[in-house]
Amino acid sequence: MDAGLVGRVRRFNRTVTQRIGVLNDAYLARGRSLGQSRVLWEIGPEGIEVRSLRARLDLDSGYLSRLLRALETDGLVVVEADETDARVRRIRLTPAGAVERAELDVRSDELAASILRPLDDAQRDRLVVAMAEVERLFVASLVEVTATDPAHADARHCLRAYAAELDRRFPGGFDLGTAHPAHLSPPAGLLLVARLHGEPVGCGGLVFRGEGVAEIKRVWVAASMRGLGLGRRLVTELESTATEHGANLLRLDSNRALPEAARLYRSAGYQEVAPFNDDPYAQLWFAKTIA
Amino acid sequence: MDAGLVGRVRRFNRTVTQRIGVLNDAYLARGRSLGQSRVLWEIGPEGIEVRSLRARLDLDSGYLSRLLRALETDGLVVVEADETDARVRRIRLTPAGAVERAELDVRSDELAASILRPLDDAQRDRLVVAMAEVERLFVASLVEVTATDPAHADARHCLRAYAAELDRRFPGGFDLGTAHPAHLSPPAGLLLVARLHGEPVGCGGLVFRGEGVAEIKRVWVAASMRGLGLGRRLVTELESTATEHGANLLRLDSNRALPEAARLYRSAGYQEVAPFNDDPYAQLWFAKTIA
DNA sequence: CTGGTTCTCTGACTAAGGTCAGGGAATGGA
DNA sequence: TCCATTCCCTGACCTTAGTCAGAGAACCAG
Repeated sequence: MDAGLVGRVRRFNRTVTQRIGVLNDAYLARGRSLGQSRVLWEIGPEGIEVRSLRARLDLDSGYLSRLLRALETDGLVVVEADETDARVRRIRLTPAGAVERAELDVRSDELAASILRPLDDAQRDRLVVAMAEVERLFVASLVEVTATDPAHADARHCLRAYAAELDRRFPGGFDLGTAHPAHLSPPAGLLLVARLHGEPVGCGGLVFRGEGVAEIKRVWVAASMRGLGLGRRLVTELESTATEHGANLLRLDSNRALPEAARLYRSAGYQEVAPFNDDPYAQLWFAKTIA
Repeated sequence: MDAGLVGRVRRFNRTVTQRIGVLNDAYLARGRSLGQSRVLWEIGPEGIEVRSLRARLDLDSGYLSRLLRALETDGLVVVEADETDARVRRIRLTPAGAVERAELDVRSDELAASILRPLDDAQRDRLVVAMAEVERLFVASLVEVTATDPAHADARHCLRAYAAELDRRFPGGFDLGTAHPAHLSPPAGLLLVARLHGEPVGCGGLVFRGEGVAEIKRVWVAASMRGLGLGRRLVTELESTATEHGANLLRLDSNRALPEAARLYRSAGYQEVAPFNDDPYAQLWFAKTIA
């Protein structure tokens, strides 16, 4: 990797963590320990189950239990058994706890404001624009793409969302019909799922048709993640996976109701070709020869 | 302050500290405590005095002493008395210590690379550009401007640098001459010094001429800090300070050899006026009426 | 030479963060 | 019904981070 780029990222890391990281901790946890503050913050207004809190903050069960006990004796939270499963415990903020949490909110605002305050209006605008760009690209870099069994809950979530979106956007609706996802499992094919913090946010499938031909299927990106280059990344990873499986020709069909898909494929080097199937939803056919 | 801007800064803080902050600590200090790693890193290849290490990391003297003892028993550093002052102790890295420090360097690179890796070339370039912008504006927001006695070491550093720069840039050189800085002290005037992490990086003076007239003098910004809007900020703060002292007309003289200064004053609303003094270095005169 | 100051170190102590083993209640599937 | 599992809790323990008081050596100004 380009050493110049790496060096600049390191510089950024140093400057920015100095400014936020250090403060964030000390600042936000005034009067209360950082652990307690983090828990208080994460509980949120609707309450939360202890187990999901533990997962989210990645805390040891004994440690979290003690933190909750401390918050409880301070009268900031109440811990009660879940209605449906008495093993599970739910935490709620008391009014006093909500006040403390609001206080954290104010401090967080304060910290943000203290960064903006010394700047003039033009600088503030430039800063916010640049921050948004960095944030988007950071989020993009946090996405992990892994081959996943189509029967896995995450995969099914993606495939369902894919079908729902097509149904919404195609003038005549869309029905996956009898199409069984089995053809997306090895050895007939495979499915890549993109995840952000463990949550599925996109997918892309591949079906091997034999004789070096593979078909791209079911490429979908969550609405909240569009514009981050995730579609492009899925296609690129599908291509390299296809190559690993001995394919040298990739093809796919699409629909005129999805102009952004056609744009993506064209810019990735796919060219429109004659129809190679009679799929009722197919209106455009693309192909690309890969190394 | 605009709540939308604050909210966006907070979003950025959250995403970015999640990505770097958390990692930075745990990651970099693998196998060794964060405190020891920080010290090891800060020692650097040339060694350092214990007292400056203490100042730089803001550590308790007892605590640092213990950290050094631990590093010493691990054979990573040697602590020896300073040659000229036996109270002061100097720390050097042993070869083993240098290896460990290099290891930290590699991990830091790794962290940066792990952010870049999932991105394509175009995204990497965009990220680095946006990071540079954020970093510059963060640095700008870290600068603190305070009124300072012109006799203070920081102030003298700035005034010396100011004179040296003019001497370098004026065709005929520049000599502050007998100009005593006393006129930059209250009540005759004042001097603002801009500091980054306690280091002086800029200044700007004000001299009160009576009858609501104040003169801007000795505006200087360190070469490393140019392009961050610091000059503009100094002028703005000089203006508000002048207002507080009852001035309603600000004026200043400048020289054609400093085009960026003239540009700054013009864009800040200063207009060229007839000469109001016969300073041998003055070639341009500006004035602005303030609220 | 003296007394105050600077610099580092040691001892004693505290709080926070975190790990690990095990126990008891609730649950769900065979 | 019984047994394995899930979920949370408690007790015991450890490291790191950090504070504070004071001691001792070196230095410096008078």
